[in-house]
Amino acid sequence: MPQLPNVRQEQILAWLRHEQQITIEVLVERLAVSAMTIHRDLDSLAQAGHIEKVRGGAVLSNRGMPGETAHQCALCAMRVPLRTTFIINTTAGQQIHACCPHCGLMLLEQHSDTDTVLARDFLYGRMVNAGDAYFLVDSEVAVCCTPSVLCFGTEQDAQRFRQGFGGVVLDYHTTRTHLSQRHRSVFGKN
Amino acid sequence: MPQLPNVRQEQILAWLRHEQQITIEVLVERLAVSAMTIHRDLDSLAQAGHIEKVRGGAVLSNRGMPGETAHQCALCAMRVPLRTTFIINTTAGQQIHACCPHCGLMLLEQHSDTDTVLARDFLYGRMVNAGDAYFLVDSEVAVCCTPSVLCFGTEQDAQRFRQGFGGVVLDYHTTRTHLSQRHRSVFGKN
DNA sequence: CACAATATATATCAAAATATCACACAAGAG
DNA sequence: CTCTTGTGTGATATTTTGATATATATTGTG
Repeated sequence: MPQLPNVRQEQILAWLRHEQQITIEVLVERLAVSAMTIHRDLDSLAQAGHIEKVRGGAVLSNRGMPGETAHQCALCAMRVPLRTTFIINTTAGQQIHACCPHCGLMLLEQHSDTDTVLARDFLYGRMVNAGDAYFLVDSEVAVCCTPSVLCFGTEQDAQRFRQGFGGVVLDYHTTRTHLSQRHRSVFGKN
Repeated sequence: MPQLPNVRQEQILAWLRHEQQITIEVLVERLAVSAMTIHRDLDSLAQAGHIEKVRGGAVLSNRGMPGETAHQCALCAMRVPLRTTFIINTTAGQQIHACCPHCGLMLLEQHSDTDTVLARDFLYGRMVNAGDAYFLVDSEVAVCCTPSVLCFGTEQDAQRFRQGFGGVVLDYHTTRTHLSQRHRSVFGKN
């Protein structure tokens, strides 16, 4: 099926939002056009500020996925990176922001009036229900605090990611207990 | 069989609503008229703002090029996709933007001074009154946050969409209670 | 570190696809 | 008949595309 040129660029943008990055090689295959055409598409998308061209492909423009939100982490006070947003809604209607699942899960220990908890899927950038999510702990990807904790919407995604970057995949409750035990253990019996 | 211009243009519009894009080549064949006539039809449809002409064919004007709005989601801070805009107007005259019905409906739990709520129809791209709309929850189409929630102006549209992509169709109030229960249920009695 | 080998990006051009324009023709209304 | 409206045809722009060739960046190797 032939794609209309403008529609093709919109399609590229859509894929990019979903996959964070995309190679020219892949686009050539998916869209069945020459690399030159892809280059030109990316050029005009970059011109419009939607994407950023990198060697071999493109990524979402920094303005699209900017570094940080307006919030501060309630635990470590750093500005919340958009990539790892973690939000706790309390029954009192309060919203608590954390910089990453690590801080977020630690914060949960101190709040008994938790209503809902949302975290951002590290792959697709979507907010997911933290209780249904899977967390990759101790991977080699350290984007925020230590130990590194990344959030994935599905166990499969988490496992796949683990194959490349190591660590251990845990579900919500296991991650919580693992983290608190881990932090506590350093201080012995006190 | 020959068709009157208005009837033909209506037909084009109808097809476009189903297929989101259409080529002039296809229209020439289906309507058995010359490309010049199609061009003229598309010109007047574009003039009226119903469609957007692109090289080789046309797309619905609403879902054309623009990817995102200038706003950030008040819940998850991501840039608001034009496709899934969700707006809460408070009695104080404040406007709260959400990236999708999922985040928007979650945000509503925290705002008691809601005045009006608007959401964008997923098929036609028009803003509709969220209270009168129907939502498709848990379909396989995941454009933004999870669980996926898509907005439709009519129950019929939602049901038709569901036939192809699964999920469950709920009205405004049911969707709200469904979502909050769903998020809460994971955290038990705490 | 230099240098070759490789990969990717850019520039240019001709071919193909598409759009636009001008004009002629046909059919129906007055 | 004459005027209006819609249509098709062919000539002429304009845009898009892919295949070159060339430049630039990255990687591997001694």
